[in-house]
Amino acid sequence: MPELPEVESVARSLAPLVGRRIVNAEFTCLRVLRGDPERMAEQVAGRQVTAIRRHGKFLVLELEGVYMAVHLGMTGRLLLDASRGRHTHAVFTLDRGALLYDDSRQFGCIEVGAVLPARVERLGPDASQVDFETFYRGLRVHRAMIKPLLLNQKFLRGLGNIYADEALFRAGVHPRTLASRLGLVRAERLHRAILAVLWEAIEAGGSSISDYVDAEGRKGLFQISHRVYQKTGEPCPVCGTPIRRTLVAQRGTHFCPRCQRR
DNA sequence: ATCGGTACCTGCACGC
DNA sequence: TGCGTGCAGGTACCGA
Repeated sequence: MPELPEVESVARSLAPLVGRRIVNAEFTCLRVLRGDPERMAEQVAGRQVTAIRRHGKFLVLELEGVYMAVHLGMTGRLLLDASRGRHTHAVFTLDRGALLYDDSRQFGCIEVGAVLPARVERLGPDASQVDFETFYRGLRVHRAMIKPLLLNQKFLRGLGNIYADEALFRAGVHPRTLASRLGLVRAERLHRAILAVLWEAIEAGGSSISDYVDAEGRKGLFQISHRVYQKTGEPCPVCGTPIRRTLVAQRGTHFCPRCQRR
């Protein structure tokens, strides 16, 4: 579920956590952990939440010098004061209330350490903040097709399948275009489209396709504004041509064959 | 460096 | 009703 706008919405909805203390942590699913569950629990127990921020698709909880990085994978949720479910894999008891980690597909992960893990730290610039020069330089040095490149977190952090498709559509760029073949004009259009689609989605609280909710259980609304994502066969909002679905680098990819030419 | 395939895991929608 | 298939916001790994 979670791309940059969804993770940003979760981070914002977790604001009430700042200042609270983790009294106890319980990790019950090895698959979603990087590290030993008991050691991780020891590392976070007794610490106060000093800040919460988003780093690409990662949520970073700062706990008085200890970092807890949470990736929501496809179905991960962080929920405040919710009741345990079948797929609750971590429970943080707070001095007031509780925080749960829920993840039916178990593709997410939680990692704790004194520093941010390198694989988190070493991602590309944030997709919602990147300046055009950096973006354009990135396009030139990679030899990949543009869609897989947009999904590559070392190129830009935060974009996922929904917003890559939506941005490419808005910019009129075919998903299989070689990134290095994008000239200034199309690169500028794409850069603007990425920022616009991400900021509009953040405003709308993200996209709730099936199960995404923020920490308070609220759904996002941006799915209403999707123009191509999961619109296979529906008319393109610009030209009326049926939206097509294809696979690009094994990911379902939605585009308008007329507006997005090779 | 990148690609294509596969793998990880559960749930849902679909057709038969 | 049940079963098989394909699909899903994620990343990581392999060999080529």
